[in-house]
Amino acid sequence: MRISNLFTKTSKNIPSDEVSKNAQLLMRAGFVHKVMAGVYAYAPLGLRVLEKIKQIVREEMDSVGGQELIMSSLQKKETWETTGRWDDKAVDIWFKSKLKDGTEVGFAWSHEEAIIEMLKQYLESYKDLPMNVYQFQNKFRNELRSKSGIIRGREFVMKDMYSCSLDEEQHDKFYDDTIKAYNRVFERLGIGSDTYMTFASGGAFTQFSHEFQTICEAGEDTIYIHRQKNIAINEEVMDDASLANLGIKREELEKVKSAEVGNIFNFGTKKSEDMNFAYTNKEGKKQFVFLGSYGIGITRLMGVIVEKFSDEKGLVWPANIAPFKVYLVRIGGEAAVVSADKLYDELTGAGIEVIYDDREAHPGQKFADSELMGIPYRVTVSDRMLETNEYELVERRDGQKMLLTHDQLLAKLN
RNA sequence: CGGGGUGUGGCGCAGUUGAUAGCGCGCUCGGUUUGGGACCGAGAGGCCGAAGGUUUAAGUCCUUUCACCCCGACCA
Repeated sequence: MRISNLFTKTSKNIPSDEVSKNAQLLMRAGFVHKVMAGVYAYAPLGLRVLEKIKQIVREEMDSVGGQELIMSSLQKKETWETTGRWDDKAVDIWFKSKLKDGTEVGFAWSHEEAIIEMLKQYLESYKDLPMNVYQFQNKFRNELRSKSGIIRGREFVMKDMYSCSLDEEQHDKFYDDTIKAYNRVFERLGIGSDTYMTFASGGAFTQFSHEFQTICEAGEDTIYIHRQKNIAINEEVMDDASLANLGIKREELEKVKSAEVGNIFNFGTKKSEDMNFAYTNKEGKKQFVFLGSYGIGITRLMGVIVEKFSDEKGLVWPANIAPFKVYLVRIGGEAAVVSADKLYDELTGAGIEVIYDDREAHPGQKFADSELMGIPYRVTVSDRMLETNEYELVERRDGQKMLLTHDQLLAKLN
């Protein structure tokens, strides 16, 4: 991609109505556009990051046997009445509207009831189970107050997976597999060591649910982490009984601010009983399906990663999710243009994602933009470099600079 | 939903006791520049959030309303 063709531009002015660091930087760098409080559009650069995060999540969900589908954003009132969750008193963040004929509809804040309603039509026999499906979907939540930029929006993208199992044993196996898959996701996103499986309030069927919390100052949760055991407990459920249950001591824990990036629930058969989701077993008897639900906040993850890795110069993307791998800076006259054009073609031809600053701008502006955008590698082609037949490579994360020959550069970037 | 604040070119802001709407960034054109957000010159772009009111006269005063932000409560 040539910057002269790129849709958005960087800006020096910080929007005054946006306070969160993640949204400020993403807006300045041209990754997101604020539509209204808690509602953000994703420009090409931002979308590239989102898609990369999604692809990592997709691969890991597929690896445990998840099948991707997509539900609708509009939902029926009847779907939610079966569990009493249509009522605004039960769920206070509904966006609702009406069809022309007056029929009430809701904008999906969750897909639990909706997807189960669909699944139960297809999963009738023990032969149909287990079945695990997931989607990437926009969720709409009418929050009283929206804050923290894209970490907490009124409209956001979430991956939600649902598992349908024959029995508890099958369910537990999948639940554990998914925990491992989640750990791989966070590892690949570069936040593995700061992300803790966290015990949180459970609900009717289990004492605890599990949250995946990433240490982050901009987060809205407080958790207590146990570094040796690599687990954590949410402040909400931290009491002597819970600690004893988990076999950990209060003095071994460290209090940190965190953001909930993932969340898994064991519904047992509670929800399938509520919604009459049952299958027929080998003996011809009706059995309720064991259900689990597994979320990952895609847009929230993007915000958390921005908060964690950015510095005074701007964004810093982990290599796996950077919108481009290389920011190619061109400085100088005719010879530099020819040389940079050639290198751009060569790198992109080799499958390396390059954003090429082909603008007639000053070097300082190009360097500053490469840093603001957080592209992992900056390669400079200039008249000065051409004299020695070298390329300058600078790593965004630590500013480390090296001068490389053509072959060394390609070897480094491949 | 309680408390506080802010709405003025695309963005950031100034605008005094009410009297010709201004600056910076960005944008356009011309020229000079090219290793850390350049400079000179010439331009374009605004029903001052909206609706009512007071006044000879309203960005400025009054009323209503909408939006946004902050603190709290709530929540993935």
